[in-house]
Amino acid sequence: MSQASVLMWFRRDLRASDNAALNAALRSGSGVHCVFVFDRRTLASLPPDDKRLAFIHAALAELQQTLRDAGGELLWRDGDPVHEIPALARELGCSGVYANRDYEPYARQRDAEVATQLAANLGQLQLYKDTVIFEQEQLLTGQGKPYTVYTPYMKRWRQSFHPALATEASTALRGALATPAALRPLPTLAELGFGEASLAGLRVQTGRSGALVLLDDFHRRIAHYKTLRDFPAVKGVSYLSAHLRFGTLSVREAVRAALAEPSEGAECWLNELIWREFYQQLLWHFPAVTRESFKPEYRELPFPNDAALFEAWCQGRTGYPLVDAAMRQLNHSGYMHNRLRMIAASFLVKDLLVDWRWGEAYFAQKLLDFDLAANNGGWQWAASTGCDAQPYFRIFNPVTQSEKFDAKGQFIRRYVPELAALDDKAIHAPWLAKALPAGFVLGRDYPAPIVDHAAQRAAALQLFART
DNA sequence: TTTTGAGTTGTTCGA
DNA sequence: GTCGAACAACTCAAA
Repeated sequence: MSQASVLMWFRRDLRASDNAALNAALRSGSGVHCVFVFDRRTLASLPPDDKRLAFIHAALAELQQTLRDAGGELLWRDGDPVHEIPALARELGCSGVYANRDYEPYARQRDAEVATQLAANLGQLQLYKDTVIFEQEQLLTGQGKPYTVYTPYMKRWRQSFHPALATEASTALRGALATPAALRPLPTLAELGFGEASLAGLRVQTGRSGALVLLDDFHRRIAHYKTLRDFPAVKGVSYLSAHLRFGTLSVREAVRAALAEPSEGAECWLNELIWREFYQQLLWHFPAVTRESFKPEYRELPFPNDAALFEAWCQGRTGYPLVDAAMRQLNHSGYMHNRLRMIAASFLVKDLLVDWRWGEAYFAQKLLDFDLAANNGGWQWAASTGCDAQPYFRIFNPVTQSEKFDAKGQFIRRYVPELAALDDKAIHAPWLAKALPAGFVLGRDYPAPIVDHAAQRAAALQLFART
């Protein structure tokens, strides 16, 4: 075997197949070392029971096994990648470092620092497009500017797409991986300072194998995606978000699934994948959205920011059953159905008059599938501060939404069991019910609504009008 | 340069 | 209960 080697640095692409950077590394003709860095700068901000680290850990365990089966190894480091990656590259005598591009501000800064460190020594940091179909300046308007409206972006995306862009990127691992000096097991979660039991409550299957199981399952349901996706009590969505986030599923596989068998559902799901890329490119071109409203006129909105109301929202104790069910689902499982994310977000901003960034931060802390671009885009959309603000159109009525999307209260009953005995009508708004079950006292067994929707709606309109 | 058509996901009100 | 119109005005993107 040749002495020359390169380093493949895994980040949010935790799979050994259909991986652009890995593919390029394998084709370089040098032995490929693989590494993952537990980034202390990121881990420091996570609670000890963080579900994402458990998800990552499970994915890494599978990845390590896959690489070992092919005669290689997944190396790991625990520290600051800006130090660890150049040090490891030097130690292994690598002539280059391969990784897939990450469009978040922190990642851009980190990669720029790593690139500088490497340049001073040996090799180069080579970044590849892997997490999206189109990146950076690939899709611009006729004026050469980034798109800020979804529909024209989506049309352009579809016009520019061709199947080669979603073709699998794969070269055989066997024989191309560098032979490891030794096999070193991954650190346990406990050794990393995290709780071992943090996967409890996590219902989504983990790792590359979990991604494939979910994808296979969704294949059979995708035709019904459009009609079922809005009902949280129904199995209508893909449940692939966390896998797309951590790269246990590639976006190309997702797009291929959307195009495999044309249907209204598949078409609709492709639009969601395009939304994902829309927000990715928005973050790339406008990184300031992480700190402030996209729309300048909404940067100084005087939100009252009542801490007690915010706390009630976090705990799922607002007295609005579907909002509370949604928040309890999030707190319990690290997941929230897409329809509920809109309802919960609209409620926090338009009913409780709390700054959308508080909600964004809370979701960022709790969501297993948390993605900065998508979360920020979703919150700014719900708050009407984003790139297609329509405040007059976008104040959800939490009761109407509940009656529409959880008509029989199945979802509410699952997550707010104290309301289980209420009938299908009363369960959406217990305070309006003519008669409640015997022994049930509103305000004791379940909170009375903490705000009046009609009044808060008017207040929100005023708040947004005063700009 | 000017014009034109359009803009994820809703709600409310009145007939 | 159902249905259509109003909700405001503006900016974006393309012709």
